[in-house]
Formats: sequence, C-alpha cells, structure tokens
Amino acid sequence: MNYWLFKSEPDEYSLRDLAAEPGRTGRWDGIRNYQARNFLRDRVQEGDGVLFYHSACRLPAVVGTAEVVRPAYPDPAQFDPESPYFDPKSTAGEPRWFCVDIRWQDEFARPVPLAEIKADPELQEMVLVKQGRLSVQPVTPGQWRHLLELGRG
DNA sequence: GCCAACGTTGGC
DNA sequence: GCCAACGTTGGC
Repeated sequence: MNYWLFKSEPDEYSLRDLAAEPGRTGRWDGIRNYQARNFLRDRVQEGDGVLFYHSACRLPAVVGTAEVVRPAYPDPAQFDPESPYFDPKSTAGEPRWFCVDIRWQDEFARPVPLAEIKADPELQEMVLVKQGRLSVQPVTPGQWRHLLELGRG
C-alpha cells in the first residue's frame, strides 16, 4: 500500500469530473513522461491512495483523494491516431505508455494550496516542493496524513 | 502571457 | 555520447 500525488489540469480533468464518472471511476491516462510512466507502470498498485492535485489553474492545490482500483495497463490513447496522446512509435506488443483506473474517494473541505504546502515545515521533502514538474509522484505516509489533516479545514 | 526548470531530439 | 536547440510544464 503506497501513497501518490497525481496532477491534473482541472480544465482537462478535475476531481469533480472524476466524481461524475460512472461508479466515480475514471481512467488516469495521457501520461507522457518517462519518470511518471515508470512510477505508474512499476510501483502504483491497486488500493494505493492518491492525492488529487490541480495544476495550471488559478489556485494550484491538493483538492481531495482517490483510490487506485486497477493497476497499470497500456494507455489506449497511444494507439489512437485521432488522440492528442497518439504515439506513432508505440506498438501493441511493446506499448510505451501506461495508465491506471482511479475511483473518487473524497473532496477536501478546504483545498490545500501549493503556497501553503511550500510554507509547511513538515512538507519540505515532498517531491511537489523539490521537483515541481513531475505529474506522478510518491508521497510518504506522514505527508499523506498531514495533507488530509490540512484538508479537513 | 512570461519565463525558469527541465525533458527530448538530433546533428556531429 | 555530448550538447545546443527546441518543446513542455506549470507557477506566478
């Protein structure tokens, strides 16, 4: 059982978009960064906890949590020429990109903004603080607990 | 919209 | 395999 932080641009796919999916379950796809891909493919497991983070928006923040309900499988979008995530170099036999399915779990009573995370002495070791751009990143149990506490408002 | 940080590409 | 050029991410 591990904890993760997943980033999404809310204009593309927000926590509420996930909540509106059938079964509150959606595909986490479109990851096209090798470091993030490796975490998804090799480390993310069913039952893992996910901090849902909104990026590239008015208030970058952790807004809630989700649970991994299906571990890595090839991202179908890489084979679809119509998709912006199409990758002509990827083959069915040797897929390059992976996705997982996640289920909505909770929306925080209060979003926890990036600025607050950066200012929190307990959260200085978060990958979010140290390496801003990674879209799938590990979170420690202590960081997870602390974020949930902050999100209770 | 700017720009810093960082990842990827491709010539050599 | 180096590295310059270029593209992307994402905070501000």
